[in-house]
Amino acid sequence: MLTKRSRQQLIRSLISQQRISTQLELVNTLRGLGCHVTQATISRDIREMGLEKYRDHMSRARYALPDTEQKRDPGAAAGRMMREFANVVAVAHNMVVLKSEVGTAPGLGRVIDQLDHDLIIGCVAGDDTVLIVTPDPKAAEQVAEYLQRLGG
Amino acid sequence: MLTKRSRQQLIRSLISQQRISTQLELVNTLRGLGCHVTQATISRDIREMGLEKYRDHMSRARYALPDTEQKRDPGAAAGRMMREFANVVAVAHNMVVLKSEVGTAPGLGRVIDQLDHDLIIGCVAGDDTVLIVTPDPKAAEQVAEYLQRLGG
DNA sequence: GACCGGACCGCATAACTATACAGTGCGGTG
DNA sequence: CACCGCACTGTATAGTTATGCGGTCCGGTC
Repeated sequence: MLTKRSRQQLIRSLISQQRISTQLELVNTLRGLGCHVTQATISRDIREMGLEKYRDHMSRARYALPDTEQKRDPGAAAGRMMREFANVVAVAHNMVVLKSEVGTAPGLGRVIDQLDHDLIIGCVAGDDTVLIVTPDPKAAEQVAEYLQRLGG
Repeated sequence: MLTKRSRQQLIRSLISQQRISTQLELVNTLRGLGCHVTQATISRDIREMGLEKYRDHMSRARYALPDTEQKRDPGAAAGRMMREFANVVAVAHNMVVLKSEVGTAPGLGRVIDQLDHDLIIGCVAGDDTVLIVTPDPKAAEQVAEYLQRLGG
C-alpha cells in the first residue's frame, strides 16, 4: 500500500490533470492505479489537503488545488493560466499589456503577482486585460518575453 | 412571498454578514426573516448565484460570494476583508504595507487590486503582507488612510 | 514482552446537497 | 375562454460527503 503522503501527492497530480467530480470517481481512478482506499479516506485527504470543489463554466463539478497551492510552483501555475487564457502579450512603454479571455484577467493577474518577478512592480487586472507595471521599457520587454516563454 | 430575485439578494446579504455553513441553516435563517422556502430551492439558488462553499482557517464550512461578485461593490468587499483580516497599515516611502493574518494576504491583495484605485499602481502579496505601490509618498499616505477608513 | 498512545484506515451511517417529477401560477395566442 | 409554454417551487429521494466508532499497526517506555 502507498503511504498517505504519496497517495495525496497522487491525488494532487490526478485532479490537476483531469476533471474529477466526486470522491467516488477519485476512489475508482486511484483503484485503477493500484491504490485501494475508501471514500471515507478520500474525504479526509481532501479536507487535509484543502482541496476545493467548484463548478467550471459548464457548471460541471470539479476538485481543484487550493489557491495557496500555486505558491509552491508559481511559474507552472502561471504557465498553465497563460496557455489556457492568454491571447496577446504586448509592450507599452514600461508596461506589459496582457489580453485574455473575458473574466480570466483577475486570476491571471494573481498568478503573475505570485511570480514575484524582480522586474514586475505590480499589476492590475480588468475583465480581459492585465496591466503589468515594470520599472522601464527594457524591463517590460524582458517581462513580456518571459511571459510568452511561460505560456509555451 | 418574496420574489426569487429579492430572495437571492437577501441570501447574498446574509452570507456576507454571517457564517452560513449549510443550506438548512440558510433555510432557517430566511424563515426567521419571513422568507419561507425549502432546501431544494436554496440549492438551486446557490448554484444559480454561483456561491462557493469553502472552509475558513478554522476549517469551518462557509458559503461565500463568488470572486467575480466582488466586482460589483469592491469597496464593500475590501472593507469586509480589511475588518476581518488586516492588522496593521503602514506607509513606507511610496508604498503602503499591510500586515494581515497568515494566508490572507493574497485575497486582500486581490480585492485591493479590484478597488481600481487611482493612486494604486499595483500590489503584490506574500503570506501575511500586502505591498501596495503608489506613485509617491503623498499618495501612499492617502491610500493608507483610505484603506483604514475602509476597514472601519 | 506488556502496555500505552497516536496515526491511519474501513465500515456504517449521519449529514448535507442535488435533482427528477409533478403542481401552480402567469403571460401570450388562437 | 381554452390552450400552451415557461418560470418557479415543493416533495421525495438519489447522490455525495463527513464522521463516530472500532480495529490495526507501529514506535516508545517501563
